[in-house]
Formats: sequence, structure tokens, C-alpha cells
Amino acid sequence: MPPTARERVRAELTAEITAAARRQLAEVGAAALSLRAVARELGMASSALYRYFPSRDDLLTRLIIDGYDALGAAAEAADDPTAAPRERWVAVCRAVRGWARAHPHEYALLYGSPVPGYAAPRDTVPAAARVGVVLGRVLGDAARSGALPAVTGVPRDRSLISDETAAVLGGGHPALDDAVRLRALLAWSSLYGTISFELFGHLVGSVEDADRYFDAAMAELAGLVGL
Amino acid sequence: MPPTARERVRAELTAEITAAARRQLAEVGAAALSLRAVARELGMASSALYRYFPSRDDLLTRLIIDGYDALGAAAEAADDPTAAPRERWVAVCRAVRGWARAHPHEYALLYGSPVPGYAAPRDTVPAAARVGVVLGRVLGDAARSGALPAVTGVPRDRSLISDETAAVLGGGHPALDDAVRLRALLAWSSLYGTISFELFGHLVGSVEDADRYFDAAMAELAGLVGL
DNA sequence: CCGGACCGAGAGCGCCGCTCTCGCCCAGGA
DNA sequence: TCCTGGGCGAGAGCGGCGCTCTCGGTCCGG
Repeated sequence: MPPTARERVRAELTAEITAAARRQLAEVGAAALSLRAVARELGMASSALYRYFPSRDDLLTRLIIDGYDALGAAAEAADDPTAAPRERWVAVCRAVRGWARAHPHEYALLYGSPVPGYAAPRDTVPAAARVGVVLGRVLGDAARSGALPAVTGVPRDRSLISDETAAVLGGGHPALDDAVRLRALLAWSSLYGTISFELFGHLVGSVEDADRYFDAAMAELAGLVGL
Repeated sequence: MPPTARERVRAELTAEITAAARRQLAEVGAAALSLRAVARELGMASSALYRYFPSRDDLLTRLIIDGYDALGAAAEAADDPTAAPRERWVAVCRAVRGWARAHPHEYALLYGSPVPGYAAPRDTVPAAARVGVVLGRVLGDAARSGALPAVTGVPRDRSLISDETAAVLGGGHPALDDAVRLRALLAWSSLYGTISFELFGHLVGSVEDADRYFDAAMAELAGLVGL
């Protein structure tokens, strides 16, 4: 059956709340995000918000999922499947960094310290995987076109990377070399480390030109994974 | 002149406060660290704490500096200058990860999202650099012994890495190749990214054996910098 | 010995997350 | 048509937070 009028207005108000919360998040950061302030901005009593989100953590979870989705969308939009693998790789990395710089507090919410007593629900996993999927597709396409170094053919006794992650990182390619999987996951961690270092201020005074440093670093990582 | 009795007892109480705060930090994390709870643990009025720390952020700053120092000490202790460069590199990385796993909340305070309105004072810089110094010394020693790839000798028009950081990363070696400097900084970012991913739960389900994955990843990074 | 610096305690302010209760309003069944 | 029940917003309130101010007490140096 179609949504009733009640359900529609409820969904609208829920969207308004998340929108206001996202504004707050962008302004003051996750730690200072206050349910009461969101309610004030919306002109309603703070207690009324609890009809829509059982707790502040649930509101944050909503923002986390939306953030992963927005980041994933940015990465997907930046990938041009017709370009050369190495350029695709760097372009996606640039897009991730660009999104992070445009939304620093959201990025910090996604990849910074987890909030105090908060354990990421499983809902966030598929959204969080989107960037990995894009990176994996670049790798998989490169492997299919033979641009990746040859498979050694000597599998280790036990793989370091789980099968699901290997599938994502392989981008549909059936059997990426275990070393490539490892390097792909390492590169993804390194992308995250590089962006976080820059955003969280650990690079101030160390890097002269952040843009050029990032491009050079991503080129190194592309070389590491074999692109 | 020697410290007066007043100064001594003041220093002692300050130490007790930071110790209690460090316990709180280890238990509940930085975001939930409460000045009032520290005061309760010490059996004093919360207002009395402000005689010793002007604000919660100042107490946090103290903990941050101590954390950097402890981490730096762990890294220094793990470095055996008589070992082979590659083993030294991996050993230091292992030590950093070990400290991070033993003190997850402190690590998150150091390298996670910066706290809301908090801007890291300059006091934290020297303490924060200690790990970099250790890593740089490994690199510099390797370069001096000729274990690092030959310098290309073609400097870029402008260095990406600042002179001070290049000096630290060079570990006293006069002229490390610019590419090596870049890779060293990238490797340091990657070490941080790898540990953070593991600690913040972004690797759950992706990595089968965290210990083996970390060792393999650090070996890759060692190869990247030329060790 | 005395004045002033230092100190701890208490009360209080404005926030916060969260709960409970109370009236309202509107939709759907009798 | 009326009535009733469920969703809803508002208000009051609880305990906890960071932080400030004021007030006595203590102790040290001149």
C-alpha cells in the first residue's frame, strides 16, 4: 500500500532533522553536535526529536551512513572507466581527498576516532565499502587488460585477506595475486592515512605543497600496487 | 633556588591528577573523560582541579604530550642500531603498533579526530616527532651504509618535503634523495593509516590474521622506502 | 607576627542527553 | 456520525557536564 499521509510527513520531518544535523556537524563537528541545538534550529522541543531518533547515537549513525554514501558517490563519479589504470587510480584518490577536504568534520566522523561508547552497526558496512569497490574495479580492470604484473602462481599457505574483501578488491577479477591483494589493502590504508594526516594537522610544517605531495604520494601507491 | 615545599606538593598533586586522568582516558576514552570524575576519584571538589589545569583542554593537552612521549619511548626502545636496516624498520613499526594496541584510547587521542574546538599547541610538536626521528635514524643509517638505492642526483625544482622534516627523516644523513624523503613520509603516513584502520575497526572482516597482515604490510613499506 | 598568596569547598550558571507525563489531533472502526 | 486509540509536540525534570565566583582556612615570607 502507498505511504499514508502520516508516514509521508514523518519521513519529511526525519529528512529535515538529518539535514539540520548535517549542517551542525559541518559547523561544529561530531563531538559538539547537540540534539538540543538541532531541535532549536527546527523550532521544536528537544524531547520531540526522540520520536524520530531514539538517541543521539542513532542520529550519528544516520549521518555516518549518509557520509559513506556521499564519499562513495564522489569516488564513483571520479572514475572514468575509459582512462588508463594509473590515471583512474590517481583520479579516484584525488576525489576522495577532495571530498574529505570539503567535508572535514564528516570525514573525521567516518575515519577518525570512533565516538565514545559507539559501536558501528552493521548497516554502515555496505556504504563504507563503496570506495573500496571503486578502487577494486580499477585494479580488476587493469588485471583483466594485463596491465598488472603477472601472478606468481604460488599461493601462500593461508591468505591474509578475507575472501569477501579479496573479491571487492579484485573488482570482479577471479584470481588476483595474493601479494596484489595485500598491496591493494595497504594502499587503501595509506590513502586514508595520508588524507587523515593532512586533515588532522600532522603534516603541517612537513609538506610544502599539499596538492603536489598528495599527487606524488598517490603515484607512489599506484606503483606499489603495480599500476 | 630549590623548589619550595609548596611547589613540591603542587607538582605532586598535578602528577596525581594526570595519573587519574590517564586512567579515565584508558577506560572511557577522551570524549568521555570528565574533569568531575577525575576530581571524584581524587576525593576533591571539581572546582579545585581548576587550580591546576585551567580547562579540560589543558588537561587533555598534558595527556597528549605524555602520550607522544610514551609512544616515542616505545619506538626508541625497540630500535636496535646493530640490526639490519629492514629488521630495524619492521621492529620499530611493530613497537608502534604494540603501543597503540595496548593504549587504544591514548592512540586515538593522538592520531584520531582532533577534539572539537581544540587546536594542538606547539608544545606537542617535539614529542610528536620522536617516532619520526627513530624511523629517520633507521633510514639515515641505512643510507650511510649504502643500503639505500643510489641518489638520482637530479633534484626537482622544488622539494615537496620541508627542510626540517627532511632533516628528521634523513636521520642525520646530509642529502637523501627527494624521492626517498617522499616515500619515507608516505610510509610513516601508511603506518599510521594501517594501525588506525585496525584499531578503529575498518579492517574487521577484511583481514584474517592481523599480526601477519601487519608484518607483511610493513615489509612492503620497507621495500617501498628502499630497505 | 602579620599580610598576602595560595588553596579547597560549595553554590550556582547554562549547557547536555534522556525520560515521563500530559494534552492535542486526527484517522479508522462501530 | 461518534468515539476511541495511537502518534505527536511540549513541558518539566533528572543527573551530569565544564566552568566561575565567592568564601573561609592555611601557610610562607618579609
